[in-house]
Amino acid sequence: MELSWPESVLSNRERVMEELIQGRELASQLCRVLDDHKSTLVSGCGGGDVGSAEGLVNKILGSFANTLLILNGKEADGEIVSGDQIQGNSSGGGSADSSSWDANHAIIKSEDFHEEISCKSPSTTFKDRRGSYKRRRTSHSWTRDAQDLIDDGHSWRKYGQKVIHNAKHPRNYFRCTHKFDQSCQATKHVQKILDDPPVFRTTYYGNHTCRDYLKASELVLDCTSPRESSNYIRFGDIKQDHPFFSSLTSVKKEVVIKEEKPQPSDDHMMASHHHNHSSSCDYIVSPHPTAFESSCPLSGLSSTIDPYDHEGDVMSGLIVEPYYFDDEVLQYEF
DNA sequence: TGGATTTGACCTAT
DNA sequence: ATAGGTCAAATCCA
Repeated sequence: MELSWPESVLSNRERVMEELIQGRELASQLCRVLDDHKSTLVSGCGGGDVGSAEGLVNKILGSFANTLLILNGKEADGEIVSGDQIQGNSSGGGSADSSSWDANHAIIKSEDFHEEISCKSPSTTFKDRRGSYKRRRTSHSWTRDAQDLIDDGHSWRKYGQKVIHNAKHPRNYFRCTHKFDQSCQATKHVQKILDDPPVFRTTYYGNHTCRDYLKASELVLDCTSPRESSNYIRFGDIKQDHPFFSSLTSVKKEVVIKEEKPQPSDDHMMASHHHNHSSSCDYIVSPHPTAFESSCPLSGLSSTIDPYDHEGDVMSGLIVEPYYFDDEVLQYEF
């Protein structure tokens, strides 16, 4: 699959590369510091913390290496390291492969990529494929529970609603608006799981490969304060699809949702919330509000520039624990 | 009129 | 057999 880069992104590409290279160097330095620290520790005293920190550093290095590979247009030749692989290394969760991840040697293995190819078999037409699908694996998904339906910076289109067994409220199915024009495979399910207080559970599947990230790249490069740059530059590529990071730009509670007419139910509200791009602007607050004035979608680099990472492999090098963020609970399920 | 939503049908996994 | 996920025609709406 050959993707051409938008001009604005190409113009920023060198800066992005510089930032990534610098970040990788810093992470490498941190790794060395950790090594020194570990050697001074008495065994059994805090070694686990250092180990987990090392795993985190390895993930960071992996992300940098993958991104650099992608930016260099090598994604077609080499294989991107998946989050599963990284996770297996750091958590020791039963993975047989315990070799440590070397950021300088990206491995490539993507079953999802092969799936993608098989789906495009010319022998099957759209009509023939009605209702046919592969039930998603439970991996590569993450959920967010929130009291409000907040915007995650992407444009979604509702494609279905289903009554779920033993559930009070129907589940709403959304896919990325750019599913067809940009082959973006990201989908999400939204379901109200509690009435009082209302809690909505959003489950995300796949990674955005659409190119809604033009403004986001400007946002990334616009940050001035150290804190912001640490948020946006270092991890701007991750924040896009992981609710944890997109939450940084979301405001809950304070958000006033304009309603022309009263909504008959929360389930209906769920649909209207995703109505279009412009409505989603109402929910986004940025440290630099002007960055959002002309465009709503907030995306980063990682998933959008990796057309093969449909399941969020590359950027899934995150700590797999629930995140508590305001009134939200984030859970990552790999 | 084009894009988004609704909703019943269809298909697969369990 | 059933539940869950997706498709696509019909409908809505700006």
